[in-house]
Amino acid sequence: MTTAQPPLRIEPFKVACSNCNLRELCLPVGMSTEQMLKLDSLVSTRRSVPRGDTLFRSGESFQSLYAVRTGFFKTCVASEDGRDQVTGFQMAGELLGLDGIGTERHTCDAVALEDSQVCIIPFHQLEDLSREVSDLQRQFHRIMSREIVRDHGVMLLLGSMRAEERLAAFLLNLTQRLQSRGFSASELVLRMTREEIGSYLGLKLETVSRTFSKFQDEGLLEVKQRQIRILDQQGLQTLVNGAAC
Amino acid sequence: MTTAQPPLRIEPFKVACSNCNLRELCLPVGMSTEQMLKLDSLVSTRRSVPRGDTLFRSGESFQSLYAVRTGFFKTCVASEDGRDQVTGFQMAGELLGLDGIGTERHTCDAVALEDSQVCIIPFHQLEDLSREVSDLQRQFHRIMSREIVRDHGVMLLLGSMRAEERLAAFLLNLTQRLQSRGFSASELVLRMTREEIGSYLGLKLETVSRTFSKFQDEGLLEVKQRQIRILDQQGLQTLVNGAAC
DNA sequence: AACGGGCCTTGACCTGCCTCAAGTCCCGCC
DNA sequence: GGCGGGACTTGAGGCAGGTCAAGGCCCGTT
Repeated sequence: MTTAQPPLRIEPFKVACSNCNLRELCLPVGMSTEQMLKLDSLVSTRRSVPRGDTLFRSGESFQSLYAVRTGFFKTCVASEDGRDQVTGFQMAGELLGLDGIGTERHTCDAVALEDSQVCIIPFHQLEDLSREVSDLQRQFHRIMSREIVRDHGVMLLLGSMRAEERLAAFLLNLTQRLQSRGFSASELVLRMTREEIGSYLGLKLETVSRTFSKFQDEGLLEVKQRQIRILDQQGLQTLVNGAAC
Repeated sequence: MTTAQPPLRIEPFKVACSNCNLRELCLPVGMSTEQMLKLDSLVSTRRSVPRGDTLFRSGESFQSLYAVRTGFFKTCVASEDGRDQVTGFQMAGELLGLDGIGTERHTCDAVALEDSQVCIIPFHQLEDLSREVSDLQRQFHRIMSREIVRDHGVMLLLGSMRAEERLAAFLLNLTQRLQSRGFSASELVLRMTREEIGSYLGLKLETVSRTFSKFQDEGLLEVKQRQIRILDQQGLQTLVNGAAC
């Protein structure tokens, strides 16, 4: 409300959680119709973010959370010396901006990897409403907690897995999330570059590329640039479970 | 001031956030005295956890958060195949158990690294009270958010730093937290083994040990087993900032 | 004091991933 | 259609950190 924001397109059209096909994945989980109507009055605007644009940047004032409505994002943090780490990829129904609550400033950049739309959730209003609607409060706490658990999983991956295990875990995680959104469990189109995958997994892009080729040679995947077809899901799972040790 | 303290007895501790010397670090931050009194009625018991004991284990039902009152903990997650990753070290004033909110089950183990005491915070009561006391709600959200930011920092460390940078960052983080609790900024006693440090940092214990020796050779530290004296804090900071690249 | 075990250090060697480099593929643009 | 650039692949060689092994230190126990 006070800070300079990049020019943004606020969509005038009507937004309604109560009528959203993502409501079983997003903030309204567990809420009654009546409660959702209250949420509707809070989440009233969307914003379009073209591919390559940032939704928010580290250091900017934090005002709102964002729910991905369509599209795909990455979040990344940077250290003083320009090193850069992708901390996550977000798809429809997932929340962006939780990192900003603690300091009232965003601590990472959120970048759209394809043309995307987000619902804007003014945070202080969300806090107000969640004092009134305990089901909302509960779901919000669940979401934050799960983000922590997810991060711990990534720490496990980065701290103790080898390149193949990391990539296999990454692919299985992606397909699982896509599947719960109604997409195929075996076909996917990567929205990110090899370099972004590598950054997320703590690997160099060449290693990612080589590992994709290796998986293809072994008949686990079919890889055509960003088109991936999973041929042996069980094989990937076995890899993740450290059978190779 | 007149009566001698009774000899150590097992009795319910008188617990009071409003009178706790950690209240500027812990859950009551930002709350008025009146509000803290409400919190007192909720956080009414403590639990002692001897060194080596677990406060909770992955898979156990989640009921409460725990605030470290005295002592030192580690949390660790395990993958199916027994691989194990330390996800954090917690000291006085920090909360344990946030990971359990999402699924109502703990997702990691919390182990005391020295004889410790925690305050038990029944979570559903905390939710109830935070619907009433917005300052509590806000502080709780801040704490969860900061945990997410901390995890992102660890991901950056694990994903893009070299061994020396990781250990330097770890030591600086530890001393900073100790300092804000009134301890020396240059002297510390590690409560964890080389192996636990290594697990946290994604390194093997031998590498941790070698890196300590290297730092000592370079005059950055004085290392005597778990006694560490920091001789050149700026040097460590420079290392973290990637000057060596 | 002697013993035992956990923890730590150090050396030698090995390897998985990184680095550097040289292409190829794909797609948007002139 | 041809051009240019970003993304991807692949190879060769190097190195940081892992692995394996031997030994030392510290401390509690008998």
